[in-house]
Parts: sequence; C-alpha cells; structure tokens
Amino acid sequence: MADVGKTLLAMYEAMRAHFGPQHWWPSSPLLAPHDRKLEVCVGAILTQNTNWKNVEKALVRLIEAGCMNVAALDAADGAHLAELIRPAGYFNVKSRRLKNFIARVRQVSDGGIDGFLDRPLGALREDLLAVRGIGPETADSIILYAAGKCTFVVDAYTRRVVRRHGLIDAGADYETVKALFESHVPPRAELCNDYHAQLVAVGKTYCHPTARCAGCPLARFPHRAEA
DNA sequence: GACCAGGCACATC
DNA sequence: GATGTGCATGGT
Repeated sequence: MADVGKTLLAMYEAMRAHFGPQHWWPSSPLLAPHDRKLEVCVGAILTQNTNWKNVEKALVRLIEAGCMNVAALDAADGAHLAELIRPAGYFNVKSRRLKNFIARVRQVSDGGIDGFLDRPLGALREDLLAVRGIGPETADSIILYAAGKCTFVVDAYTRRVVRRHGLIDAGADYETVKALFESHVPPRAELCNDYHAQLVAVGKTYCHPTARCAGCPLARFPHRAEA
C-alpha cells in the first residue's frame, strides 16, 4: 500500500506492454463520423450482459435499416426496433431501454446527440442514470467512449482484478472501485479508455476462476491465486 | 448441452 | 440492504 497510484500505473503499463493498445470505442468503422457518437451510445446499451460480436451484428442491422439516428430511433416502433436488435439478445428489454434513452436525449437537447453529450460530466451522468435501463456501468461507458470525457468504467473484470490484487475490499461497490482509480490515475480520457480495455483483456485471458496466473502480465504484482 | 458474454430492474427475504 | 431471478442470443 506504499503508493497505490504507482502500482496502478505500473499495472497498466504491464498490461499494455503485453496486449498492446486495445482500440475500444470510438474506433468502430461501421459509421460515418457524424453518427459515431450515437452508435457508441446504442452499443453501450446493447452490450449489457452480451458478447460484443453479437452487438456488432445488431448495430449493422440498425445502420442498414437507416435507424442509426436520433429521429429514426425515436419514431421507430418498439417491436420493429426489437426485431432489428435481435442478435444482441434481450431484445425486448433493450428496445425499451433504447427508446427511454432517446426520449431523454430529445428532452434535454432538442434532438441532437452532440448537444446531449456536450455538457458538464456531472449533469450528463445524472441524466443518464435517470434513464430506466441505464446503470452506472452503461452511463460511464457512454460518458467515456461517446462523450470522450474522463470517467472510469468499472465492470466485473475490473472488480475481480483489483480484489485479487488486494487493492480493494471484497464487498466494495461500484462507486468505491471507480473512486480508487480516479483518485490515483491521471485524469486523461485516453488513459481511462485503454486502462478499462486492458483490464477486460486480463480478465478474459487470465484473471478468472479457471485460469492460471502463469503468463499474466500482472503475475509479478502481489495477488491471490483464487477467485 | 452447459456455460458465458463489455448489466439492469424488480421481487423477495 | 443483500440476494435471487428474468431477460435471450450466439459462440465455445
């Protein structure tokens, strides 16, 4: 516990050296630049408890149907929207969640996704969390990857890695884990972005109940082997 | 055929 | 306030 900040940065450097930059959003080639931010928002909702490959299929279907814009999503019939996003699973609930999100966007910024996102981080986060179907992880994903503002996204992988490395209590909630990173890691959006992606890579490849620590870029940092 | 994947809302205890 | 359950597809 000598210097948590140094440890967290060293862990990041080790992961990045091992996996290379992860190029998470907004690097998807699916859309023209002016629609990219909306695509990220939609993707953040569709990826809830869902493999990203399936989300991409749903995003392509929305784009091909001409629905990847605020007006079209707002006007779309819920059942039709559900059918379009079917490959991403949970299509009925996610259709409602998308409609809830779009309604909030129109309410706040008179229709534009840029106007909605380009506001102070606190107000934006509060608005997102008020949408039924958007929890803290999805809200922070939108803030970081769509709005490009610096916030730390915490997911199951993040929790598991910091817990195993003794950086946080077992019962720590979302905001506590988020605060750990935000109080020790330089507040740069690119860093928040790639750090989260690196943690996911470690979590998928090494840091889970059945995997071994051998080969993990974080193996040289103090940790427990068990889940 | 079981299990998991870039969660959240709601019911229940 | 902690824990359990439904939502649903596609890949391994």
